[in-house]
Amino acid sequence: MAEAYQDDSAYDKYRTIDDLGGWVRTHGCNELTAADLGKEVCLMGWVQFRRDHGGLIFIDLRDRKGLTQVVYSPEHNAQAHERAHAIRSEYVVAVKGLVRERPDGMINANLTTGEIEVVVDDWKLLNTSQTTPFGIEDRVEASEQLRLKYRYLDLRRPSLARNFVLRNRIAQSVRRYLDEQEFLEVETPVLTKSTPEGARDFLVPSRVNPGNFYALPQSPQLFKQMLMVAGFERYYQVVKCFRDEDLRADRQPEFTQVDMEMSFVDEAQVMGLAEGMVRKIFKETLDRELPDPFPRMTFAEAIRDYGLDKPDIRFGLKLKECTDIVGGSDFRLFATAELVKGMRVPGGGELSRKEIDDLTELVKIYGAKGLAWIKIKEDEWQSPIAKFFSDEEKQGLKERLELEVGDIVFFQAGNPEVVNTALGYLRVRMGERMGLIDKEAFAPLWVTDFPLLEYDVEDKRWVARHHPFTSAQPGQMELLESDPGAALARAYDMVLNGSEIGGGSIRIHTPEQQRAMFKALGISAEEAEAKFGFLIEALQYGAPPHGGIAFGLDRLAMILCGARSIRDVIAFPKTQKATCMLTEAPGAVENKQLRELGVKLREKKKQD
RNA sequence: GGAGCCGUAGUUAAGCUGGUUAUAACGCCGGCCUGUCACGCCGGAGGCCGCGAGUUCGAGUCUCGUCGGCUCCGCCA
Repeated sequence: MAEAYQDDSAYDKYRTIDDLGGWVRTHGCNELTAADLGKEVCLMGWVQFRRDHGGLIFIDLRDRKGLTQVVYSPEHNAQAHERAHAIRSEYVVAVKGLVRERPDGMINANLTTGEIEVVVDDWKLLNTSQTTPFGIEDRVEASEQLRLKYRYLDLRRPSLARNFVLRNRIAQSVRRYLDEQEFLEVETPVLTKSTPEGARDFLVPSRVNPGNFYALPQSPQLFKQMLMVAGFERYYQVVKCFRDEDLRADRQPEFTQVDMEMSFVDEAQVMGLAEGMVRKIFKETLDRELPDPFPRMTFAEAIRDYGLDKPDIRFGLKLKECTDIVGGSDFRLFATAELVKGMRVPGGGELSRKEIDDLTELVKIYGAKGLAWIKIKEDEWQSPIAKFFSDEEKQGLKERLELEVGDIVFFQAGNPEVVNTALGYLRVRMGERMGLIDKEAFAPLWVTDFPLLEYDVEDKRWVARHHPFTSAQPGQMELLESDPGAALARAYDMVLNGSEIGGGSIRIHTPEQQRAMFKALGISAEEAEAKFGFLIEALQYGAPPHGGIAFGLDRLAMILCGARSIRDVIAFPKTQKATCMLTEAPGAVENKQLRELGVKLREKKKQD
């Protein structure tokens, strides 16, 4: 163990830990320049690197802001220099010294403080450090498992620390903007009531009310509507929300929303205000201009052209329906399919058989049975399926898909949902594979006119696509009886580079409409009363028309930071099994605690 | 609930169709070094090959199970 080495060290006598003793830090480690020459300064921080020449000793001192080179010189202070042999990486030191020019040719252009160095008059060892399990450097690639266990060390690495600086700036931008717009930040309860419909709740047993449970909020939805009834008119909150569902690279069980709600507004006003906020964030953090207004697309258009409800519009490769062209073909699979769509990939003729096999595996994940393809060659169509098509059908496909020599075209046929999803994700993959995505680009987009309901195959009933408090577009409530799937909602999502970063709606604000919605969802009057009685009651007391939106702050930060994982913008994230590698949460609790809560654990069937 | 990838010194990796003492780089420890900046040079220590069974004369390597990490499907109003 590293510990053992240090105990044996010849320098242990110098490793006495001092307190600050009245020393005051005068500068950060990125601050000193040639303008500060001759100043007596005091720096405090961590030892990044030690370069011990026997005579001179250099250390790079690191704090949150940067690095400064510190020199221990026997001529300047022999005793300070002698003690400095004991210094190791990540020791915490305070240094008093003189800012002086570096000798000719010794300037380090990579550092903002590269013109100067601090020559030590006196220094204190504020703490030692074990040898760290991984280097505190960006170039060190430790496994994520190890990084999460020693997260406090991982967070010292500049590339990760930078994400939290940016995240803070995003949050500050949000607060400034919404404050200017006269939004009121109001805190809502974290211990609240379980509301069925939607994600699984985290539950908290109530000691005072044995057998009863609080739920942690999936969102402050109902409270913010209450605040509209309260007449607050404009509310926001940067708020933790909780969903007990499986994790993903972009999903954590606790996450942060920028949640907002406004009274006396329609879709256009909410969207205008929300995109103004996102434009301000990009301007203030990355100095990037986003379009004004953001482009818009209906849900139906998104599915038609991109297969997904969160299109990445940084590149083309639009899907084209071909059902009518191949409906009479000899290819049974296509001829009998409810929907046939094709996607032309210019230059895709270069794809190898292996690559196509891999893409076939990709679409199978989304329920596709296989992947049909045609390579357009100079004098023929190279494909397992081209033989089934007549010249007329080929001509039809050529025109519809605008096929040219060198292209590949992929097809999906069958269940519309599978066709769209599979081709939609294949499109994203091909955008990356063909180098069509400008990594510097930010392409925001509104998706509107979502269906109000969607069919839950498992429960065999219609459920709210957004949530049951979303209002229907004018004249659409009647459809709830006749054609529930066709009714459109007053809902909107903000999509950025193929990620959903925010979503909201105009809410139902009359008790009659809210009751009608519950009824359409198959929720009985009694059940609605029991679960949402307080909402319906509140709507009876002069609820103003209102609507809002919530942004996933983590996802937004992730995109702005260019992070691959949401964990890189959350200080202490959970693993895929929802555990914390640092604290080892969740953990067992004492029986006494359980008794107090009136909770009894089920007997374990299997012994350890 | 399901599919896939991964687990070897402190770290990151190599380790072939099973075969002598399990390699390398970085890090660590010691020595030398007065202009380095990922300092350099010399020397050294450091391994339950995730864990448990099995196959075999013999397992880091093959099989099964298990634990852990990651990616994805389901799930996520």
